[in-house]
Formats: sequence, structure tokens, C-alpha cells
Amino acid sequence: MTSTREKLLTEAERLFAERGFYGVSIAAVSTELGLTKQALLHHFGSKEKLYADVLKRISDRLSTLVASTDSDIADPQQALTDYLIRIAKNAREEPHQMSLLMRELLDNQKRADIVQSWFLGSFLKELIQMLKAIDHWSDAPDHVALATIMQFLGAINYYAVSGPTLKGIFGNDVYSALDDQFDDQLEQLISAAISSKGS
Amino acid sequence: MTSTREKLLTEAERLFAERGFYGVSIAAVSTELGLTKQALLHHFGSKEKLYADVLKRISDRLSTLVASTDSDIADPQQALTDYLIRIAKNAREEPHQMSLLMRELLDNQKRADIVQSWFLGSFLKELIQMLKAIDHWSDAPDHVALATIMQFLGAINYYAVSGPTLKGIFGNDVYSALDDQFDDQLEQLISAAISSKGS
DNA sequence: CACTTTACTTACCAAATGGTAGGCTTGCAA
DNA sequence: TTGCAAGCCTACCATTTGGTAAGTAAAGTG
Repeated sequence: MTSTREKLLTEAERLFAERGFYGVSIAAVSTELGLTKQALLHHFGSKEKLYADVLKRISDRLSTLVASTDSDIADPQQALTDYLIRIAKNAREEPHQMSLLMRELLDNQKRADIVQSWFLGSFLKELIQMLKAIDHWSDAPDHVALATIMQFLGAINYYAVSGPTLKGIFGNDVYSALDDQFDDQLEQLISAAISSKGS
Repeated sequence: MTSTREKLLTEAERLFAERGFYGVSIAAVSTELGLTKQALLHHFGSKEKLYADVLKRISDRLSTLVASTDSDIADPQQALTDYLIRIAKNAREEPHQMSLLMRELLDNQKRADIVQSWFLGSFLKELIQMLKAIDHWSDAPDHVALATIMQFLGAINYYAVSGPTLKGIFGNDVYSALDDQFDDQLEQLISAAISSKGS
């Protein structure tokens, strides 16, 4: 039995992910749950605060995903790979989250939102650390490590976001075959990139 | 001396890329050029038609980018790599285009827009062909080739879109160092992925 | 029991939105 | 010279937007 507030957040997350901040009215979010927009305003105060809360919730959930990695894996390359695969899985299971973060990335070009930048910042820095923990990467300059990390995240998130479109273009069969082996191919990409580069 | 129509298209492209379809009013586009929104409506009829025209113009420009590849390169791996690098360069030179297409990808999840799907479809199929022209890839099933292509495009476009945000997080120095060598690293990624996989 | 808080509601509002209708000016062809 | 189309404007409009104000029913809480 989730609270109304939580239900509103979930609904808002879905709609914001699907149509973007400006594409969603607070009335649309609330009436979807059989409420009036004032119920929503009562809980969140304003549309922007609602949006901020949605973003914060996603950030929190991704953080727990990060936390659950933990250091019982001895091999740093394996640790990084596992982590990225977990992110990829999450991206496919919760496409809303990634879509919304992608939109944030786009909107940020002007707005430079603090919430997301802060979250993304620590997230990226952690990944860079994990990469540099690998033997032949320890001396790599930050920007080289960052470029590699961005390539991985790009491969993961772009694919997550493109899913429905790809299904439309190539049909269900090709798409589900693609989906089944994407993790494997991602793993291959990661290992290929990690071993081929570095200082 | 570009026509008013063309100027409106350029302005609209910039604004749509920055703020999305719903985030831009036709008044905003036109007043930016010192016109009223009726001037815009006179040229395009409706907001949706304006948007469609913007998309079409981008599609056309990217097509000429495709066409300029040409087959004078003997080595198919080199041809594919060159092509992808060219796309990456274009993505960095014209970030608006990629941002807008990324937004289209996001919005398409529900809307399934024909223009973009059609364009993206033939674009992807061409890339798959180029990949399969490489010796040890000729027998790879479509979905494997597609996954690889998507990884490349993801790395390229995600980075292109993230640019300003990354600059904000890591500062100008790291970012410009990153930017300077991104093409090189992309090339390494491509060659690593191509040689490590395949049937 | 009185009181306050929570979770909503209806009523309202100013501003912005996309779009229609009709007019004015300029240039150009018959 | 007339006609007419292109390119733009003012005026207007219905609808939607985010948000305020004020109220109400229920559920704690002293």
C-alpha cells in the first residue's frame, strides 16, 4: 500500500520520461490517478519541486545500485565490468529512469541543473576510480579514463533509450535476439576496450 | 542572404534542440528574429509542420554526409571507421542536430514518428552492411552487427550530448583535453570491437 | 471533547499557448 | 493600370497552463 505521494512520484516519473518536463502538465499527472492537480500541489508545492523530487528519487535508487557493488570482487576489471553490466540491466529494466536522465543531460546544456550534475559527477568519478584500479590503467590521465567511461555509458544508455525505436525498425524477432545477447556483447566491448587502451 | 524561411528553420532547430518540442513556443522562435508568430504561421502553417520541416532538414543534411563517404576506400574496416569518425566530427560540430535527434529518439518511444524512424532505419541498415563487408564479420547475424553499431553510435552521440554537462563537472581543462583526443579513442574502440568480435 | 494536521476539494485567476480572420504593403506580371 | 500573390501585421479567441485562496471531511492528539 504505497502512499499517494509515492504514487504521484511514480506517475510523474513515467510521464516526465515519456514527454519531458514541458510536455507534462501537473493536471495530467494527477488526473491519471483520479485526483485534481491541487492534490499534487498540496504534496509538492510546485511543478519544479515535483520534478526535483522525481530526479532525486532516481538518483537515490541508482545510488543503492552503486552501493550494492561492494569490494568482495578481487579483480578490479571484473568489478568494473560487473558494475557496468548491472547498470545496463537496470537501464533495460527501468527504461524510464534512463530516459529521464538522458533528457536531463539534454536540458542541462543550458540549465546546468545542480541535482543531476552533482549526482552524475560523483557517479562518473567513481567509475574513473574503478577503471584506474586496473593495472595498466593506473597511470592514465583523467581525460583518457573519462573518455573510455563515457563510451561505455554511451553504449549502454543510448541502446536503452533506442529500444522501442529499434523494435519498430527491425521487428520483434531481430530486436529480442538483440536484447538477449546485448549484455554479452557489452562485456566483450568492455574487455576489448580495457585491454587495448591504457597508458 | 538567406531567406526568412531558412532563418526561421535555423532558429527553430536551435530552440527545439535546446528545449524540446513542448518547451518552445512559436512566438519564441519568431520574436527571436524580430517577427511575430504570424509570420511563422504564414510560412509553415502550424507548429507541428515547422517541427517536421526542421527534422527533415536535419535528415537531408545527414544524408549528404552519408553520400560523401564514397567507395574509393578499399579496406572496408577503414571505410566504416572513417564514416563513424565523420559522424562523430559532425556530432561535435553541430551538436544541435544530434540533440534534436536524441530527443526524437526519446519521444519516439510513444509517438513512433515516421520521418525519423525511416531515416534512422536506412542509416542503421547501411552501417550494418558496412560492418558485414569486413572479412570475419560477413557471417555475423544481423542482431549481432546491430548491437555493435549501436554501441558505436551510443558512444558517439552520448558523448556529443553530454559535452556541456561534462565541462561543468570536470572543468575546462579536463574537458578540452578530453575533446582533443576523443576521435583517437573512438578509433581505438572501433578497431578493438571489430577485431575482438564477429562470427 | 476541542484542536490541529493531513489530504484533499471547488472556485478562481492571470498569463501563455496555438490558431483564425482580416487587413496592409510591396513587387511583379498581364 | 489593374490584379494578385507574397510576406507580414494587428486583433481576437478558446483552451491550457501553473498557481492562489478558501473550504471541508477525516484522522489523529491533547
